[in-house]
Amino acid sequence: MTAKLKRQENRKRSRLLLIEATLDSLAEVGFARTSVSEIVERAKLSRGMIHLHFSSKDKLLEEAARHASASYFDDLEQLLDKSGNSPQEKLEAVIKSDLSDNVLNKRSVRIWFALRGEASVSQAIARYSDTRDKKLYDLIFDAFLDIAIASKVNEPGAVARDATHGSLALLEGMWTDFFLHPDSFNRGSALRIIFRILSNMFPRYFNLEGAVKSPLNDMVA
Amino acid sequence: MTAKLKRQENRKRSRLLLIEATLDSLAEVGFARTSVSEIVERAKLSRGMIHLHFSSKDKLLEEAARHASASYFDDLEQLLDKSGNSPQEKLEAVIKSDLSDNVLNKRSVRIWFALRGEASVSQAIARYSDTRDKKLYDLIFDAFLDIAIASKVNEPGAVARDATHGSLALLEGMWTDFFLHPDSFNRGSALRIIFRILSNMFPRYFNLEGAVKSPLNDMVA
Amino acid sequence: MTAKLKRQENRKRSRLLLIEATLDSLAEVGFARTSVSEIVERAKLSRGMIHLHFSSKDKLLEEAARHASASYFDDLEQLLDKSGNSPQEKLEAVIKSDLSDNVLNKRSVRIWFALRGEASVSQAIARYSDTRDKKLYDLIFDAFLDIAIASKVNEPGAVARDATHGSLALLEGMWTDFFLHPDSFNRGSALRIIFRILSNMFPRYFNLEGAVKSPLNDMVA
Amino acid sequence: MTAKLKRQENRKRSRLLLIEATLDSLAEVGFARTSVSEIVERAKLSRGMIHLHFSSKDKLLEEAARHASASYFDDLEQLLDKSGNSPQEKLEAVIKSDLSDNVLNKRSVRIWFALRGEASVSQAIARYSDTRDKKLYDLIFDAFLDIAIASKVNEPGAVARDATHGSLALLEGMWTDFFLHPDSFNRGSALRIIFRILSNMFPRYFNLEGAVKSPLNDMVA
DNA sequence: GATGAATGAGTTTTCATTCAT
DNA sequence: GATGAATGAAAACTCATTCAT
Repeated sequence: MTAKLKRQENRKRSRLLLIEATLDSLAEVGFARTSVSEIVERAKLSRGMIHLHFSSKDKLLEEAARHASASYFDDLEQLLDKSGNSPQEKLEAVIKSDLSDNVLNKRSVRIWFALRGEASVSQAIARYSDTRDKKLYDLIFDAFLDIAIASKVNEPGAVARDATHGSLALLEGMWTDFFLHPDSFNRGSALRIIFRILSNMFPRYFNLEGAVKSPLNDMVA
Repeated sequence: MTAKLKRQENRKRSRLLLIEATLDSLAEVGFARTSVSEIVERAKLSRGMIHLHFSSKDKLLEEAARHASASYFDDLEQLLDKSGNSPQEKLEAVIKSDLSDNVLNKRSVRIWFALRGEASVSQAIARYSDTRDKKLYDLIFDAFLDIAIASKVNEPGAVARDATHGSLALLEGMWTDFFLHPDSFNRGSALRIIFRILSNMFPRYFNLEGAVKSPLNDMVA
Repeated sequence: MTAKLKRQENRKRSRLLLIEATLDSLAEVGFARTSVSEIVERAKLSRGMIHLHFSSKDKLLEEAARHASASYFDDLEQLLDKSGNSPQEKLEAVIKSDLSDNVLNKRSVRIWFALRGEASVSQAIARYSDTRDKKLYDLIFDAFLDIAIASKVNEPGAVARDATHGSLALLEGMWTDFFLHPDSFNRGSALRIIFRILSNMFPRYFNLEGAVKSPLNDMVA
Repeated sequence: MTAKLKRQENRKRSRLLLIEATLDSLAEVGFARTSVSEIVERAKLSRGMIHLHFSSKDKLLEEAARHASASYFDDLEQLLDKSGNSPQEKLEAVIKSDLSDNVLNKRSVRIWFALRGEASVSQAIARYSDTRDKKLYDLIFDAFLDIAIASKVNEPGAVARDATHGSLALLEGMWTDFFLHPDSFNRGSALRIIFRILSNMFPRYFNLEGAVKSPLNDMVA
């Protein structure tokens, strides 16, 4: 029994090692140079391992994409759990998570862009390489809708939709900026820009640092 | 004489055919599958041509990246020539150019993301795959600086810098959005979102459609 | 005690399962695709079994060849036991056995030809893949010799030798015909052809249906 | 022009070298051990050659099967051209060709049986591995039909059909015999057996050496 | 004793590059 | 100059065999 369990654990460990090695390779040498040899050398495992555990290199890449995507959402979820419950606090959490060192770092953006480079060709990878997942979109949209309604703007739905689309575009743009200029990129500046725009849109809910914790309108109401 | 000229022209034509074939391949089958065979088949030229004209496949890719980058700036320049001289009109021209069908289409975004996927690894390609070129940055920054100064905001330099950074991030984000969801992407919506943000920042200079042609402050001054 | 016996039986059962799975695989996917994986999957046994019971795949193939050959001779022996004792009845039994559904069927001919394909290379397999075993040859030769002597032909030995050789060749040829055209092959027609030839050679001993049970010469003598 | 021609000839030569090397390998080491490495080493050509000329190893094997089949029929045709026109002379030519050293030799039978071993699995190879081609069948059947009609037997069609089927089976059987015992096989004996059977069937048309050149019935008629 | 995860040699195939024509 | 046949290194993948569990 213990023997069987140990073997199962070893199996799992090997799978994970291969996935991590694949992601490392994507980050360090890019998609085109991520060969089976490159991967098994990094994982310090044998050649046959990839086909044993994933049946083909393509399937391994797909699993690696799934893993990267899952990691991203895990990080996000964790931050959301710790954040306050007001819509502006949730938005602050999402934005700060997306620009945190945990999520936005050289390794992960390179993986992201390497995978996306092939995503337009491979449906399998595409499924996992789209951050702007429905889940994330809905989360942000719901928060903006609450704010838009509370702000008593005309057509709160349209406003929330545009705010969501704009915020996601801004975050994507910041990621691209980091990807292209990782050394000159300034996280603080990126945050300030985003919150400046949000505070222009909804001055009672955001300021240059992030969420306004106790917005006036709440008191007034 | 004529023979020599004709040969030179053929030479140029072959080079261009190969570059276009390379870009087509990047757009249609991705970086990893863009092989010498794929390229010469598309160009309907002989196998040896690539090495004759570019010495290696890598150099051809570099030239293709250069070509794509040059095309982008040519399109932009053309639109700027036709635009008005006020800073807000220049900004409108840049934004509308960046989101026009000419610049933002399936083929070109796929090329862009395919090249970027490898850019982190290849310095040579990186040089040409960064839209947010100094030239473009300066153009946008200067326009925002004019507006910031005229708007009499505090620290107009910092404001212009953030506006530039934010605008470029927004445009990048819109490109990413188009890349990932080319069929559901809505150009008008993207423009409206950007101009909504700009009109929030500089209400006298932008409205939801783009530049405000004769801003009040100009008249007042 | 019982445990030991049971283990021995399991051992035997596993061996047989592997041999049958090997033969099934040879029949269904051919020699080249008969891999260890293919075999253990068919036998629903663990990978290590082959080496545990046969020490190597090659040895398993050899045992499978031996098994197939033994099966063939078992079938033959059974039919001979039930046949009459006259030489022509023995010959009839051999021929009818060789063309019966039990012996001549898609599975067994495919196994036969798959093994023969490799027999020219592997001595070990060759030993078992030659139907025209000494045992069979002698059986047929003795019967024809009896008939040839009783027929008072010149050089009865030479006649019997040729008749034996010819009959074996005919049977082999029928097998080949069945192998190549299993669906259009007609057992009755094959039998009629062979007995037509035999009845031409020894009219008093064979007719189109098989052996002549009580030949005239026996009575006369 | 000459340059182009020479290249075309070299191309053809390389193709043929690969096909011959493949057939040599099938004859000498069998189907399962006929690897790309084995083939290119025999042909003294580079690895890439097989895929350059045949796109895959499987296609090369198919072409080799086609080539072997074509060679067989070429040999046969040549002998038929030189043979007399009477049906019994044609039959003699076919039989002697099939058992001649040119057609029936260690190399060719091993190739034949190696290919047939896989033929049941690969349709592509099966197409070329069936000697008993319609063409050959028709040739033999027509000759036997002429003889059967001239012999005034009952149901000449059925007789000719059986004679054809039987003769082909005999030839196949002789090939199998040669394949299994190439060193003890006796061509003269094989011929004598076949002609003995034919002379039993049609005594006026065949004797132990082959065709009867001027059969009595022709004179009588 | 039995299992199936692991190994790495060997397989087919792809590919950028070279070079005789 | 231009061509495309040829090359062989390196790619992905298969496989019989081993061995820790």
